[in-house]
Order: sequence, then structure tokens, then C-alpha cells
Amino acid sequence: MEYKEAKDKFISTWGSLGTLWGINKAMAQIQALLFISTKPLSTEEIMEELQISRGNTSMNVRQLIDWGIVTKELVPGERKEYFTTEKDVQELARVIAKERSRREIQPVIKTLKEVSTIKDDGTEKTRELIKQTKALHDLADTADMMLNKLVNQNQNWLTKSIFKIFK
Amino acid sequence: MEYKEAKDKFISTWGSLGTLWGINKAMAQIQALLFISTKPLSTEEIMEELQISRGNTSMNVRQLIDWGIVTKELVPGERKEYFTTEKDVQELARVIAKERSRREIQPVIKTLKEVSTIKDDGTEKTRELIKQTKALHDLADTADMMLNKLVNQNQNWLTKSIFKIFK
DNA sequence: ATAAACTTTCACAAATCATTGAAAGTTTAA
DNA sequence: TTAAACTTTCAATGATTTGTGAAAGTTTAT
Repeated sequence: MEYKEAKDKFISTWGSLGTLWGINKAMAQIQALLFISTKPLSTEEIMEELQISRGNTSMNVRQLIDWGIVTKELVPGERKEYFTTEKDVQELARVIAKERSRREIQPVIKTLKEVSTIKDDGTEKTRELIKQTKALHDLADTADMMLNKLVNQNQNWLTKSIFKIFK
Repeated sequence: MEYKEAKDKFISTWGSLGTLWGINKAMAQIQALLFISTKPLSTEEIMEELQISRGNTSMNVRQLIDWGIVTKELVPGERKEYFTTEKDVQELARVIAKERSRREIQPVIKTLKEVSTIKDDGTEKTRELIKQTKALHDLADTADMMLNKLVNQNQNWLTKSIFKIFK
């Protein structure tokens, strides 16, 4: 497999992974492209490489910046904006974990809490609803704690934890 | 908040969570409905509760069975099929983790491996591609190991692990 | 102040994904 | 075997998401 083929494969695989996880394809592909690029890229270069429109590129680069995984790079003497992504995979994982917790897990925990604390009217179905949503709430809470731990620890936390778990 | 309101809230929240994670809304809602039901439900009852068509119900129940989180229940003397979902959250988490690993993570690991082992032609861009995809491969592998551990251990593994990690 | 260089927005178009419902298929009971 | 009871399939349709490109907006240099 040659460079170009490998690059395209990586970008498209990353793109479909994104789709599967509720992240749009272009956004994931732009990130992938920047991730393997040896230098910051301009909007034009991204458009050209991925064959997408200016508007699409602009929107999705903005979202990536919003997520905190892409940053503007100012090249001296250039008017254009250039973009880079976080290159360290551990840091990347931390940022993504943090965002997913904030956007997805927190709201669900909130709802589960609300639902699991309704008044117990003594009927079987109410009891079941309370019992099951409470169990889910506990699970979600635990999962979220793990993610947050991941987010707040130093970069080697993940690796170190694996040792503890597997010991 | 009364029972009905709480139930509806739970089902719709679970449904949108599903969407966010690439699982279709109806599928997630059916699972939620079964999860808080005190008895097995028939196709008709599911259709009625969620206001969805017979075809839709059939397809998505089938998928849930495929995932291994819903089972047919045969009620003696009845012709209809009734369905139940796994009620234990830990077991549910294990099954879902296992499926997600199989369907999503494994294929990506495979591609990352392929891409990261192309021949190093000495150019900077090839080196960067190899370096970065290798790093991702290692991360994905680690994440997958964690998930598999979760899948293969006894039910208290998760809780116990948290202790080790937080100690 | 003006114009060139560049970025963002947004109405519309295109593509993707979910849902329906009726027809075809299957199972069961008699 | 037949017919009733039930389940599955799938082409058509509806809904939602994503992408486009031209126009509007912004910034910078002069």
C-alpha cells in the first residue's frame, strides 16, 4: 500500500467512524487530515484535499475549534488562517471524553435523576420505573466518574490504570 | 411528576440518546419500554405504546434480539410472541460494550493496523502518517482491551475496578 | 475611506436515514 | 389441507441531516 492509498483509507475510515458516533463525516475527515498533516492547512487546502465546499469546510472547522481539538495557526506575513489539530492522542482522547460527558452523559443523568425520584405511589409499575431508572442512574454516574477521572488526571493515567485493573 | 409523565420522559430521553450513539430511535425506545415494563409485551402493545407501525416494530425488535438484549418470551396457550429485555443494568452494559467493540472498534483497529504498517519510504509525510496512526492504533487497542475486560469479567468487575482506579 | 483578501452565513438542494403499510411468508390448530 | 393468526419484508414516502455556493460580513493594507 502506497502513501496516498493509505492516507485516503485512514481519512475515510475515520470519517465513517465519526458518522457512527454521531459526529458528521466532514468534521471527522477534516480532523483526520490535520492529524496526519506535517504542517498547518488553510481552508483552501482542506477543500481541495477532501473535495468539499468552502461553506462546509468553514462550518466544520469552526465546530472542531468549538470542541477544542483544532486551533487557528497564524502564519507570519500571511492573511489566511491555518489550522492544526491536537497531535497527542492521549490529550485528544481526554478532550473528546470531556466533551462527550458534557454533551451526552450529563443530560441523561439529569433526566434519570428526575424520573427516579418521582413519588412512589405504591403501584407495581411505578416501583419498577423507579427501581430501573435508579439502577441506570447509578451506572451512568459511575461511567461518568470514570470519564471525568480520565479527563482530569495527567496524561499517563490511562496507561497506569490499566495496570491496576489487570493486576 | 406522575407515572405517565415520568415514563414518557424516560422513553423519549433514552430514544434521543440512542440517536446520538448511532442507534435508531425506535430501537432505543422499544428497549426502554421493555426495560420498565413489569411484564413481557407483544408487538401490538409496543405499537400501541410507542405509536409506531407494525413493520417498524418488527424490524427493531429483531435488531434488539440480534444485539442479544431482548428475548422472545413464549406465553403458554398464546400464539403471539412476547418480548422482554435484560433487566440487569450491569449485564446490559456488558452486552452493549461487547457489541460495540465488535461492530465499531475492531474494524477501526484493523484499518489502523493496515495503514500504520505501510512501507516507510523515508519521506516526512509517510513518517507522520505511520507515527500518528500507530499512536491511534495503540490507544484504540487499549480502549478495546478495557471494554473486553468489562465484558469478560464477573458482574462486579466495574465497581471493583473503580476502587482500584480511585485508590 | 476604499478595495482586496479572506471568512461566515444561510436559503436551498442533495443525500441519507427512518417509517409506513400492504403484500408475501410462516406457523399453528383443527 | 386449509384457513386463521400472526410475522416479516420491502418499495414507496416522509423526515432529518448534511452540503453547496453565492451573498453578506469582516479584516487588513494603503
